[in-house]
Amino acid sequence: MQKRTHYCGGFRMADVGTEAVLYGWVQKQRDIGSLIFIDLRDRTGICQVVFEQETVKKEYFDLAFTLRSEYVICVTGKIRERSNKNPNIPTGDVELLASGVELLSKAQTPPFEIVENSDVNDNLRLQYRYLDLRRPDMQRKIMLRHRISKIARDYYDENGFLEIETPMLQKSTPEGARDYLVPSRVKNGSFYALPQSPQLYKQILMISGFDRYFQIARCFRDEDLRADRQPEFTQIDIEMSFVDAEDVMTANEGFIKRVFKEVLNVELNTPFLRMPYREAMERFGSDKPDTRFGFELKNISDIVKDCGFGVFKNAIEAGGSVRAINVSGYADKISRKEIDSLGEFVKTYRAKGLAWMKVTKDGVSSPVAKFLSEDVLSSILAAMDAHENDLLLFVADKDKVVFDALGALRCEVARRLDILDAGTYNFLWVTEFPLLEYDEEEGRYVAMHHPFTAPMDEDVEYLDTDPGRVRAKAYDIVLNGVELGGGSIRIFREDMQEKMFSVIGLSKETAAERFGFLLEAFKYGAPPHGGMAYGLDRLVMLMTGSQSIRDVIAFPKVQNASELMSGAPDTVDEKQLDELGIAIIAKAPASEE
RNA sequence: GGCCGUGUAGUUCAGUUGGUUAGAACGCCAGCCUGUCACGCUGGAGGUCGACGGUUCGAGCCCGUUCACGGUCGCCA
Repeated sequence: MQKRTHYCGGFRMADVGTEAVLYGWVQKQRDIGSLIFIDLRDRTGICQVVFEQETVKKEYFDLAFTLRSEYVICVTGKIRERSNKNPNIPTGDVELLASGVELLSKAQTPPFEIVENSDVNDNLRLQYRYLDLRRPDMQRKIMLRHRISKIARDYYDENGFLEIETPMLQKSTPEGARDYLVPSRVKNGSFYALPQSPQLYKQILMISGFDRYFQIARCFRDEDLRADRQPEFTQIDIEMSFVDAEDVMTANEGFIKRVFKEVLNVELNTPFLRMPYREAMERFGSDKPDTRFGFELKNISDIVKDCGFGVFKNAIEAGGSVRAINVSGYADKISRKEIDSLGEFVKTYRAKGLAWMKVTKDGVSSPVAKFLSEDVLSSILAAMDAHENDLLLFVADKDKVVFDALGALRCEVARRLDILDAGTYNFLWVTEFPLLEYDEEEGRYVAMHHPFTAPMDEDVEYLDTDPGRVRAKAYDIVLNGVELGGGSIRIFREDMQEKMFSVIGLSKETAAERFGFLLEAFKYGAPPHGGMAYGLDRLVMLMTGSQSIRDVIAFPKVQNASELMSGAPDTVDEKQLDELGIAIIAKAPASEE
């Protein structure tokens, strides 16, 4: 085998005259009779190779005649200027005049064409992922992912962070997401858990004095999938000692700024906006607001609390609220049918319905206007800053439902109106999250983030009297409505940690059993510390303009958490189960009686 | 677990009110062609209409069940 001298994609006019040995896949063979063109592809691009009957040995010409798509070949020849240039590809000014060719691998006709942006069924793509990954757009995404990881390593290294690996086999901590369990062979009946995050270990590393840690860490959560959620995913995980929340946010803005500049040549302005959780909910109905457009929520409860419209009145009397968004300037773009469909949309968030008003030049058009007095109606219009061609959409319910429904609705409306600019990157930090939320099912407060998150100093006094009011030193970084990452300053004192456990109803014994090693470590001189973690997959998804996280993971899983190419998960041998002391309680297949 | 959607040739799709032999484009195979690059021209092969059951004289189409995949709610400290 001859040594490869070049990749395919780099040839330009300056390379004319270069002798080259190229390896790659046949993208396309075009046979013109005594002239055969081959588009040769590798990960850098395509180079046209031409076989002339007059100038190449007959055996090579005959071989070129038999080449088909996706055959792997080696060609030798000389770069020359093309007589007919192709402005559509970067190497279009030149071609390789072949002097020799070797067939290395034949290929079956692939089940789909290996072309950019091919519109093929996802099943098929994933089943033949190795072919899907040959497509230039997929190759670009995977290569861009590599660059982002590389920049992360460089950035954190340059800023004094140490990359330290933490165990993939660790103790299960049942609070939070479901764990993936790994049975122990040596200790039958015991299980490791795959990490949901390196949280506890990275805190221990702070106690060990490493001061600044980072890791590009694989994490696992056995929960249902989404377009932006995989059971196995990657986080850029960091932790720092002797810092406050601002320090952590600033350090990470530096990374984001750099990665956007180097990868997309986008200049971001720092510091990013900081927005308290309460404000995000009130204005956007979401703790991860997309701030690229308006349609902000307004609370009109005070205006309608005594109005004649029962739906509004009753919601408020039941302790809820009435809020609305103003889809300003688009009333004529949204048909009655479309509004009905938006009504169905909000029902998925448990809203009972969607009230609406269109402001026309002849006044207000609305099915609910007849229930409202002139006064109330004009107060609503004033509060919503409504003008001609505005569409007001109202939801009345418990606050949680109102926020969920309207928060999702404003994004849905923006999508349908196609006003979301993909080239705009609106970053912000959402801060001052509640430390705790009340879990109706469990009848107790649970940590909103995790139980090691520190309360804000000024709210500590409410931990006993009004736990729901306590805000946390926690922050999420949000980009265009997507939660990219989050973190917090951690509790580092034993007394505070015990208090936290007691507030969430975790007994000393249980806490010791689950996190004893961390609590024990706190006794030996724990520095104040905090950190955060980014979803690398989501970051790459947004930076590549992908619709799904699956497109930026080489071998992703589908909705039932299986991997179509390999067929995982799968059954295992009886012998393996015996060794692990595991017996399967067989469930009858649904198809059998 | 719930709701919504999709499933027809290798691929992307069309398929009328339920009616003869299920079509198109691309791809594939063969032949011809010296400047193609969405090559062109001629000819050809290729179908369990996701699966099973039902209604009907007759089902790609209607009904039921089921499978696969997607979106979403719940869930995701």
